[in-house]
Amino acid sequence: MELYNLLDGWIALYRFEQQGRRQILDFALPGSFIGFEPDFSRALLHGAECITDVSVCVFPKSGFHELMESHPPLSRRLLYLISRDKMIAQDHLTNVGSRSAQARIAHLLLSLHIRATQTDGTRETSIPLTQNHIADALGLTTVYVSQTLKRLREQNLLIFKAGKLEILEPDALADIAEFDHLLLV
Amino acid sequence: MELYNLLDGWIALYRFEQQGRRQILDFALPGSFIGFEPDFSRALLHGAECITDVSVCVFPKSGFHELMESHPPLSRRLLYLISRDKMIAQDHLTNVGSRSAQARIAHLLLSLHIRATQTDGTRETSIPLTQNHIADALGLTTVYVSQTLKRLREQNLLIFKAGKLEILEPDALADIAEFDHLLLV
DNA sequence: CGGGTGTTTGAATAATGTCAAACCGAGTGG
DNA sequence: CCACTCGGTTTGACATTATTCAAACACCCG
Repeated sequence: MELYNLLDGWIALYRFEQQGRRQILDFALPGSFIGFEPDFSRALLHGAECITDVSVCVFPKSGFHELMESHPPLSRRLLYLISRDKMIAQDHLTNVGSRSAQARIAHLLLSLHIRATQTDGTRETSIPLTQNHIADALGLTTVYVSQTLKRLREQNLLIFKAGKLEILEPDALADIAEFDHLLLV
Repeated sequence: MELYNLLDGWIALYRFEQQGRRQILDFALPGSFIGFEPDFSRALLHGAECITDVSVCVFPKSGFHELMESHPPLSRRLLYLISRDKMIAQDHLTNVGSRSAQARIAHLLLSLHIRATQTDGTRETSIPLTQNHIADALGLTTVYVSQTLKRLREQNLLIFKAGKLEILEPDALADIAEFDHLLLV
């Protein structure tokens, strides 16, 4: 079992569930640090799907704690990354647990847009997901995601097509997404 | 802003949402370490409600990093706790995102039962939540939680009443909860 | 006895899932 | 250049799940 630093590409991290369902927990973007589990000896709890071609930097777990303890800044950095993951998971939970399908989709796309560009400026971002990824991340059905994206398109809020997101009305979109600007990651 | 170690009692950690909804992110049980945020300077992202009377051990954030870096075992312990929180958040997300109301409720009660007792033995546990807490944690309505608990009762799976959980058929319950025994926290 | 919080009930409604079929565009082999 | 396949998307009709609203109930506490 190893740890990875994702250098390029997108990866979906998910849990297997019964009856053909799966829950996507997070999308790893370049810079993400993945594979760390609270208990090293445990079986791996999630699967990973490469959404695009990826390149990673892999390093072994052996000697990991020693490395951390002899390099405090590294240790502090790791703590920061993991606690940010925790916050992202809680954002995701809030999204799935308390918003309508339309708000959920808008919210997810908005936050991926921000994570993908780290700037609010550009109007079109590459978000290489299929509608099926969105459905699995948000606890919805693929067909309902399709219908909801259509509604968002007809309201002139956004266009999501072929892995490209175009935001037409940022303010109105943030509004229906119930997007809290304090949460900018 | 301080950090807390919960010595006794239950606390609900939640996010405020618009239109009167709130999302409960986690229940803190005795032993939980709460108040740690990835970025110390940020506004606090969640609220906390004491479900029972509580007693906490509070200590200030100032000098926190220095303390960590001069005590590696402490640092390692904190990393463990935070990454376990991350895992709990992802379990919760999986529960809300991919299961029916009945399975969700059964799953939540089962995992709280385990966290509360740390032993599978006892048949009746104190889980001092109202149905409203359950609803807010699972993205459901209070009335639907009530109806679903009734169904669970009628199937002779569990009885949840006045803050006490009684598990009648552990195996059948774990089954409809889609409970994965590998996930025992 | 009265008021408050939490729970239960029922009926009507809205949101989302299911199933099945058609469609669309990109890549592939003839 | 065409026909095919394949993954992904769209559509429509219908079933199910969960929400909403409103009222009654139950229980504890003062």
